[in-house]
Amino acid sequence: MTPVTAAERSDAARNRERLLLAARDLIEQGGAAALTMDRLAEHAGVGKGTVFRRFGSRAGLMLTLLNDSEAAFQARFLFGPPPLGPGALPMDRLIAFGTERIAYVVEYGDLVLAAGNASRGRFEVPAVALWNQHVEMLLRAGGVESREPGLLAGSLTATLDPERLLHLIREHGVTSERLAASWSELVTRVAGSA
Amino acid sequence: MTPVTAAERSDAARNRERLLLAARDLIEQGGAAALTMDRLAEHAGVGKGTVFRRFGSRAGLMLTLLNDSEAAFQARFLFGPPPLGPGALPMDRLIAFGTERIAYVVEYGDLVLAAGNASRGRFEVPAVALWNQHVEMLLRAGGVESREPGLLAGSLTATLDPERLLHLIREHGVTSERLAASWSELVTRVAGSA
DNA sequence: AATATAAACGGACCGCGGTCCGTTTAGTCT
DNA sequence: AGACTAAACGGACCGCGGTCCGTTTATATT
Repeated sequence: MTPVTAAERSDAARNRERLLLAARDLIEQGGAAALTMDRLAEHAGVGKGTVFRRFGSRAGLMLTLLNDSEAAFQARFLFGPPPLGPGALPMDRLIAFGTERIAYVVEYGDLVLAAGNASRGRFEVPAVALWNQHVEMLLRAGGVESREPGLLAGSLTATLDPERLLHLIREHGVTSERLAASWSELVTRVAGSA
Repeated sequence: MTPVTAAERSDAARNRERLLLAARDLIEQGGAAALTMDRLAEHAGVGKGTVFRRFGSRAGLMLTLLNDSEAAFQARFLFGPPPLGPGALPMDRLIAFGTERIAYVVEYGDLVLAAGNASRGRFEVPAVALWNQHVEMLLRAGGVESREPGLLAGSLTATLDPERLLHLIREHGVTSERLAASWSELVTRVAGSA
């Protein structure tokens, strides 16, 4: 059966598998910094051109590497159990969202950072737009009325910027708990006033 | 008269002058992107090593280029006339701070962006710490009591992140006025609740 | 004026992310 | 089986920021 959209060639599929395997391997050994595109190509026994054909850029590769966990995170705040998912009060969901996001950034640290250096800035990543919408929706549902709900939501998500969070954690010894508490306070204050 | 700390050698001073001149020249012609370290060295008639000896890194050069205007900005919010400087109500000063910061980022766009890629992230820049303190001070003075005033202030300044602001302006056509209004709303909300 | 020395100099060199284009190959059509 | 073609391949090549180290030079000292 001939598919409507051209199917992936078998050698391409095999190489993609090899590359992802090699990438995880390199990261496991020496962290995200050890993953250079040249080394990846060599380690996977593949030409450098192939690496870029597959993933477009280093950031694209990181995004692919994160894809599974990102999808899982999205599924949790969109469809998962409360307080993160539907069912809880909007403000509780918002607080949970920040808390979980902080945990996520802590867990995947360097990968998230490396994924952020996309070609056209770290705001083009589709996931970012989704978070903004989600936060905006929760704000509305929580009774927060603003003339610029999108910008207000953006201000809140800016607080969760991975680079900022990791900087505070690594260079200033701030704990995830304090960050989560601060997020909670911020959200509460924003929602609290008329 | 021999100075206590070794004076700058005359050739060094002359070369620094040449380099700054050449740098502004290149930027004027082709924007910040046209300023590569190799071209700068060539344009200034100086070895590449000299460029790095002088400024440490590209970000360091950008910081030097911005030094004057940064200092002027700092002077204005520390000692200048109200509502930005002392004399106005703390919350009005805070709103003015964001508004002026947005205008600053718009004016110096690419330079600010390039200066942000410092060696150890864009949070090491001394000016950032100063803004945080300033915002924190204004929050306190405005009667905002928090268990983590530093983190709360940091969340607010994160909203003013140049990359975010410029992205919204350039890619989404958001005006400075809307950004300033959103900042004002955010600050008001944060200050408004008990 | 000659000497000493610390500072400044310059450019070859490195590894990086990313591009280009001639070559190879998997899948299809006869 | 053989021919055709679009896709995938691979590695030389590029410009970048940044480093290293042998050479030059401004300045203080005598």
